[in-house]
Amino acid sequence: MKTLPRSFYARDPAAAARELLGKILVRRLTGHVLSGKIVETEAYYGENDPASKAYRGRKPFNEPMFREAGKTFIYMVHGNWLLNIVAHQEGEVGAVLIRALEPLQGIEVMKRNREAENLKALTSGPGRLTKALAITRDLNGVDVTDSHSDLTVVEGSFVESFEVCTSHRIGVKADLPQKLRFYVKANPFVSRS
DNA sequence: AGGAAGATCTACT
DNA sequence: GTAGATCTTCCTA
Repeated sequence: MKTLPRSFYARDPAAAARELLGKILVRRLTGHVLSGKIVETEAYYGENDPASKAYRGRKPFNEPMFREAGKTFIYMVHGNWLLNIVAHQEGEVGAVLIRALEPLQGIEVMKRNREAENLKALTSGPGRLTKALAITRDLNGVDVTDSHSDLTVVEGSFVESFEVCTSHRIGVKADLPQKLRFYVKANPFVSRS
């Protein structure tokens, strides 16, 4: 399957977040491949977005959000690693948080990583999916547009516009007026409707 | 040093 | 479905 090019991420974070629905996140481990369809995302901006990690300016840890689109930005919240893909136009700041996947390949390995059997809870949440796919800070800054990376995003199924739902972002203290969360309607792996 | 943070799990009403 | 404990970094003082 074709790996998404950097130009895919070099645009408004909300547009990239919307278009990532239906794409396949691929995690390569020695010996096996884990993958899942992206069914829920959120867009984050820079200094004008109070919920963004970049809100208070450039810091060593949020540096990736200011740098090249198409690379990962991974950080820990409440003991969970959260996976973002940097997405913004040239000179801007932003990223897309991957919030939920529909498991495709390597389900048994994901269950082992998660130490849980329940398929529906395997990757239906930003902290759950990183644990299932063994994503940690080690993968921070990885280029997901490079087909040789341990983590990439490839073409998947097209999601019709009537299947896309939007809402305000989950768990944020101060949200923007726009709805920046995108998810696939009626998909059982969405973290919540 | 202390606390907040884009969450999750468990144990209940 | 909601409530409380706990998870581990990074920020602020």
